[in-house]
Amino acid sequence: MVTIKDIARLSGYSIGTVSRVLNNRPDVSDEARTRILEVIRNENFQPNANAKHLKQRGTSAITVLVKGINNFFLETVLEEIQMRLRDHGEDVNVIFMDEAGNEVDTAIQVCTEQKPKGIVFLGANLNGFREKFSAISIPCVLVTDNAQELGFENLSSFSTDDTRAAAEAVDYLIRMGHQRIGILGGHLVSYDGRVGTGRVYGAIEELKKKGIAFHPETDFVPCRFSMEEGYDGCGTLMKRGKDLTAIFAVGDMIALGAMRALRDMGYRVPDDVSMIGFDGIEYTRYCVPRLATVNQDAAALAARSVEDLLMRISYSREAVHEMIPFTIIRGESVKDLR
Amino acid sequence: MVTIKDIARLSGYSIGTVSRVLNNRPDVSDEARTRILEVIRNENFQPNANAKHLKQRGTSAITVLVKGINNFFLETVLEEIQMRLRDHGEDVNVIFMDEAGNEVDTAIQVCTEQKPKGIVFLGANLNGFREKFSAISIPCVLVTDNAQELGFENLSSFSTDDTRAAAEAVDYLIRMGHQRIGILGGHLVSYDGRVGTGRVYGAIEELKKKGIAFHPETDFVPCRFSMEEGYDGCGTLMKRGKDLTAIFAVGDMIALGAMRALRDMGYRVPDDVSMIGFDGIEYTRYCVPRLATVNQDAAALAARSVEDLLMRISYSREAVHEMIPFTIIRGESVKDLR
DNA sequence: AACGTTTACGGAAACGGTTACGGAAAGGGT
DNA sequence: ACCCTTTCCGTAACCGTTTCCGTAAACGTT
Repeated sequence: MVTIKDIARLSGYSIGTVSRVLNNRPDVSDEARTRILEVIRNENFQPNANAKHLKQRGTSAITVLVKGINNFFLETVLEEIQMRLRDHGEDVNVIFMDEAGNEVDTAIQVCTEQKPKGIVFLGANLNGFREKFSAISIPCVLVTDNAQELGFENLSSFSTDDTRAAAEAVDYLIRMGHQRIGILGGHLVSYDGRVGTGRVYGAIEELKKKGIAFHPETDFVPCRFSMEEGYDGCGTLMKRGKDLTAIFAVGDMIALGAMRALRDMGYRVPDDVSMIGFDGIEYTRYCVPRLATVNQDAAALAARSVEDLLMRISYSREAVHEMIPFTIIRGESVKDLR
Repeated sequence: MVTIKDIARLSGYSIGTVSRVLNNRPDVSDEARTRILEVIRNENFQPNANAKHLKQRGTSAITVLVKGINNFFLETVLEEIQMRLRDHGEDVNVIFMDEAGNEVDTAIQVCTEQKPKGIVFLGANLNGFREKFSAISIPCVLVTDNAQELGFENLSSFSTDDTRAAAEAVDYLIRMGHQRIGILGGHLVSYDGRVGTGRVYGAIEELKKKGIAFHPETDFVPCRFSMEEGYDGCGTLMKRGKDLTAIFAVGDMIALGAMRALRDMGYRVPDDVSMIGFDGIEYTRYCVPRLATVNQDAAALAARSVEDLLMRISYSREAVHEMIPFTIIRGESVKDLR
């Protein structure tokens, strides 16, 4: 293990000077600098990150906390975020969290242990953790699909306007002539004075607005964001015999599982049942039939998140809460009944 | 920032004793232990990881280096590995590498900077880095699909027998009556004294063995593991007009892209062209038609990797190189021509 | 010639833990 | 009563950096 001491000894300078060279400080003569750099290269010296961070009271890295692996949409965002952070020369490390919902505790532990410069939450649910969170004074960014109880002064958020997007998705189905519409995924728990997660809420409200009867107990099946749950959920939804002509799945993964379920039950998509998803993962453009979906702009979400985080780290700007525009993608999976 | 010193002061014991409590050492009285733990809880004390690792000369974490995000198979393995490591109480951090092929340099930097207890390479190509690698004395495990120049004494590897698996996949197509078979994906560069990556090589050899003519310049299109490249690759393959009845794609992602391409060109799968993939990602069981594939046992790969790594960290066993069994999954995407 | 200023560098004190060492007190054996 | 072990705990050195402070030399300035 070669340390800064060895470099000092071998170059004939003191460790102070070596450290200054390491950190590109101006108060070093060119002569010393070149000599020291030469020795560093020869000895293949790598400064010890722990010592550095101990002294500097924290890492220079940015931590990305991802909730729920195998969520293709989040992974796309993750990829984009990493790319951008690296382009800015930032070290980034990724921590995946399990489904237990302990993201805040994990975050707090990471903060106190590693002291990153900034934190990005992907897909986490921060609801109801205000006090815990206010203890952290590190700039954070949240990219999520959940309506949030926001208002931490060190937390920015970037998201799609789920409620409006879901409404537009349902509006699209209605415009195409559909009247018996099912909703697949999300929850119906009430919070924030309204019922269901943003996507479910938006969809239900839109149906009501258009004067279409909607009975949660028959036309809605909750499930999580996986193909498996989408498959099962769709099975129970269809077995209720309401003769749905279209299904709004609150996630593409759910929609993909559901399409397979429909097929296995003998329904054709879109001839018998139409399907629209939510997220805009890559596979919606390749599957058969191509899946109509609400396309979230992963690149923009990532770009704005990184931009904001870096600005706030460097210049301690105020946190912002932004909605990123979305688009409805018409796919082969929705039939025009008119 | 509350430190061990504060805990010592508040509890009335010395920092030495506090540290012993922190590390569950036996030589502390129950009285002192409970008192100190109480103060720790009250003060919400989290030991500084940098200080700890500085003294202990390295992290206690295990680093997973993943090459190529958006590779669903690797992500499944990653998920499994993380789960298992966490079950064993290990901290794990994940670093994604770009496609630039600098995995070894990244690894070496990580090693010298963070000094993890162990490293897992997912999907990396370590060929030709023997010298560089031998400088690292940390136990490593490699999970990959590439034939490897192995023989680092601190590197175990777990993989599917690509060559044999590809041969079996092609054998399956032939048994189903196919004679005009195309290969999609991988490279044809020669190395290790043979031509093409393991999967391509195995497939070509099997065709030869069965007496089927194979012309790389017409029946083979190289591409990387993405739907997009699979789509494009399949396009150029089919345009050559060789009237293929089946395609072996060396990765499921490629196969999925290719199936869409076939459809867009007016071919039906499997009626006009059959398709078999490689990897066994979850979506092969949901797509329409269900994709036949070579199913790699992600769970076993992960389990053996973790097991081996932990054993070698604790008991410095010898590195091993194992092949994990695979299975051919017959899917709706292969037509029986007999 | 005497006095500020600047430049380049060395010395040493941190940063927050771990751990080797040693010692006091208590218990056990004769 | 003596000695030998244990048990428990405090002290201090150390891990590899960064950074503050100080200073010697070189350079203007009057």
